Amino acid sequence: MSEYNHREIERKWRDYWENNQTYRTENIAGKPKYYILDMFPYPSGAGLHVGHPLGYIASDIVTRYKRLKGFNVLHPMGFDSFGLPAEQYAIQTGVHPAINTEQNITRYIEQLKNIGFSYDWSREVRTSDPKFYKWTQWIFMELFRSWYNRKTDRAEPVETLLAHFEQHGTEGLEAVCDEEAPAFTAGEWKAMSEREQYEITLKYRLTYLADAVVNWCPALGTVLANDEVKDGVSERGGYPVEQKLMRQWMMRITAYADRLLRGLEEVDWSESLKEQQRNWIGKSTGAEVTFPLAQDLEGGAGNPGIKVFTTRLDTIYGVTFMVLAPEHELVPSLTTPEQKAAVDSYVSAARMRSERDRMADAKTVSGVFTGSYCLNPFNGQPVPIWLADYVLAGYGTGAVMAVPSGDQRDWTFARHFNLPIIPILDAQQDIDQGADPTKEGRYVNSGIIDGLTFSEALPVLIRFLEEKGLGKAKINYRMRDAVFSRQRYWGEPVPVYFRDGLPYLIDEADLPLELPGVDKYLPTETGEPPLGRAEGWKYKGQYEYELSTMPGWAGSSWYWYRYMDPHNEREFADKTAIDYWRNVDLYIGGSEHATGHLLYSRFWNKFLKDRGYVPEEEPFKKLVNQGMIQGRSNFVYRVKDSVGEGKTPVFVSAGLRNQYEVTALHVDVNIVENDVLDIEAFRQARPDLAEGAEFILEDGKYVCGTEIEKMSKSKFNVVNPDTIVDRYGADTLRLYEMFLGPLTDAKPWNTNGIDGVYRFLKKFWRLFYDEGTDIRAGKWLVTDGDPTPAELKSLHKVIKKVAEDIENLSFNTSVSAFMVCVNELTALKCNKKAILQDLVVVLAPFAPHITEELWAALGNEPGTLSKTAFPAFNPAYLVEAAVEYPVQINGKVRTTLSFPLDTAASDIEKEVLANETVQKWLEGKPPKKVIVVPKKIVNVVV
RNA sequence: GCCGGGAUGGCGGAACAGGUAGACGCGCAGGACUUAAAAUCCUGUGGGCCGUAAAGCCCGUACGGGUUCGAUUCCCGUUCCCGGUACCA
Repeated sequence: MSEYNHREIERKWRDYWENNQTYRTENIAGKPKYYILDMFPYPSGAGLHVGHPLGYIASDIVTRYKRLKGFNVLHPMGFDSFGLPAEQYAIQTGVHPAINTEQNITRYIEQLKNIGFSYDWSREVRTSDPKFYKWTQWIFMELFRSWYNRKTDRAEPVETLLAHFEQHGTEGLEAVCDEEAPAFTAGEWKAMSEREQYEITLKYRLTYLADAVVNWCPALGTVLANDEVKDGVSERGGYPVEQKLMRQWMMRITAYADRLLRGLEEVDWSESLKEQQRNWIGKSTGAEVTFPLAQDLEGGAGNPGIKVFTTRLDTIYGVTFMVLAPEHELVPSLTTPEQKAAVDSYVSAARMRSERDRMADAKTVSGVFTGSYCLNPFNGQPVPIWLADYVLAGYGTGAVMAVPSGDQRDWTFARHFNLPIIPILDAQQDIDQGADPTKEGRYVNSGIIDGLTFSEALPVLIRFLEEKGLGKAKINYRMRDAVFSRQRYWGEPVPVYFRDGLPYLIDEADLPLELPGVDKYLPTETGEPPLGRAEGWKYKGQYEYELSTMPGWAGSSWYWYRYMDPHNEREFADKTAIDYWRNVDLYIGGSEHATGHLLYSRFWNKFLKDRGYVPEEEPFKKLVNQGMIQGRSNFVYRVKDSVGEGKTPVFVSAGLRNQYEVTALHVDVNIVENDVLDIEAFRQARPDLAEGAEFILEDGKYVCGTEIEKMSKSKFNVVNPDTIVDRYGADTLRLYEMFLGPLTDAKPWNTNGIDGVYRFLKKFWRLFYDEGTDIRAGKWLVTDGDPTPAELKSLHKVIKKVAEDIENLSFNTSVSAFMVCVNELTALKCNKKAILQDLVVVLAPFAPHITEELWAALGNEPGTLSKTAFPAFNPAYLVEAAVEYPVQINGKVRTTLSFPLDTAASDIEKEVLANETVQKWLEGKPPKKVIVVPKKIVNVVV
């Protein structure tokens, strides 16, 4: 073979690696281990897109490099195969999501194998496989069977909790539990019925039932994902969506809040990622205070008071009103008859808005007075109780004490509704213009803390609260317990059944609890989740199963352990395998998982460690976010009032859209060329939108709008790698994706420049083969001569650069270094085996196919490239005799001068000042200062 | 809104502890080979000024300030873009 024929070469080595299981990894301890993991993909129907391989290529390069460096590398791949898109497809087509998912996975594997990744495919996992989710369910059961003991600061089996109840009741117990868990003595405990005891334990388990807010769409009879809600209506169909409380399984992740925070100190993650997790956890130190109601509630309900959490207890004398979330449980009883109409309409309006809308909207001030008052516990002053939708029910206590002089949002609210603003610190500035949150100065208008400073006041206030039993110092977390239920079909069934209204775990022997068949993938007529449709699906033939399924993050919260021992039927993974591989040394994936997947995974990992199943506190030692390869989306613009019964939809070209009220809709980039829409293809692809539609053109064309955004099927902007592999080969794709820029940077996908990388490979090939005039008759050029210093220098520069770059995950500069090296060797007409063979090994992690081919051509045993050693760098070849000094005058380079390597600074200074150009700039005057930085630069200040 | 990230030629990017801004590649322009094309090779290429040329000068790393002998790099402020915001994965 003489011409670089990527198709032939890549097919040959792909087959070779597969047939010889070249990348199979054993759980042996003979070599040091290295575990490199990619965040596994959701197998979408659109196939793998060019964004996915970015991280996979990077991790594959590191994997191959580490193998050359003598490590036993675990580098697996699998699929996060439960999820909404497959379910949506099933709803539309009636085909079971498992079938569609299977097809998508098959395609993904084919695409991944095309790119030449060195995964050990014998370890592949799929979260939707019952053999896998059996263990996801098992972990759920372990969570249900556990509680969090604050004294030992870890999760323990429920048995130790029962033992404590048995001996001491709740006396001396420090547990993470529901707010309303009652206190009792050992005697009272023993006197309880078995059912009462069981009910008590439910308040302590790490997974429990509670009411949580969901997006309820009455018209569709279903719960919607936040993603499926746009502007307060369902994305599909445009039906109204409201916030509704529903009974859900929850995960007590808040028990781990502090450990999740502390653990960040020991991992090698980017500071920004750790910061995001810290902010998500949101630890704040403050106090919980109860404001008693001004009068008892009617109907003997007593005076529960209003509980708030504040980080600024010192501002309590500045409280002039109280703000509750519209969903707060006391709202109905606090509303006076005169205010009822206003409150009711405000509450139902708030129900229509999503949490995010409510938080994001800081411009419009809205709220309503309930008519009731509570009392400031410090001075007994009446405080009016208002509702405002910027207070969220699921957040803290769902109530905020408003201090308009110190908090801008409260200030704006007070101004808008004419509520008083009381200054509380003498250092506060200009309270008429806005709030001043300062802690400086001494308190005024502040009862028992008048004249004190912030640090003096706080203990006084806390003591007062605790003595009166009206509150206490408290650490609060922004993080909430995680909702674990999904009212969906395509997820893991929760291994729970109900007896007399209480949840019980099924027998472990009955795992996996497999998904039952259903006639349709929609909710039942009564609004139950789809599993409610499964006929005769009862535990032991009589008990109702839990009908919700687990969320997408369940399977991904532990999957890295399954790769260690993927076929084990007795345990989620064998103990010796876990003790050998321990945790992930390098984890590469998208930053969009910063707070979801990565936090839940750390939570489950800590739990598994507490229960003795795994050895490490943190699962991912080093973590890198590859930048998102963004899609370039195209849009069509639909005129707003052309939609509806009996109307003809009208689409207007991008240049004319300002003349109409339009809705921008994504259109598939594959039917758009240079931003011009293929209207016929659009009609065929989207009859739901374009049937009978009219198009308003400009210059005879329909021009689409564009936007750079996430590449995803829902945005119709997916470009897949197969066409590139076919045309240029996988080695080119791999090099090109790395050449595109730093791994961690986001960048829009475009193929400008891929030719340059392809040319580089051809040029590299021509160091070995003379393509000649007849491409089939090229000669083998490699000779056995001794390398020259220039050749060795070129080689060792690239050895050094690439080794450093891989350790720093800076692959783009490695590709440049290869190009420079090949350019130099070509100029030197170097065809020497002593140089080229090492270069082949250095390039192998990046371009495995072409290097494997040349490795064999050089006379090495075929397929052994990954088992050789990375060439050793010898600095002696790079030593320079002299240094080129740029000479600056006032910081601007005016000339350069060369000096032998260790010329003394004083000698350099002397010669520089004598230099003609420098003399010209000095204009005869003496220099003010001369800075000589050895081996770097000279700067003369005039 | 809040949290996190980003912005350098026509384009992707380089400059790794503050030391020659634009490596490498694309594109573009000119040239060689060719009947021609493809492929390949060579030369030039941030903007401007002055020149026949060589050389030289000025401006330039989103914008406005600051620190420093020297700033793409550090500090303060602003704008725009991207990710997350708890049921997309």
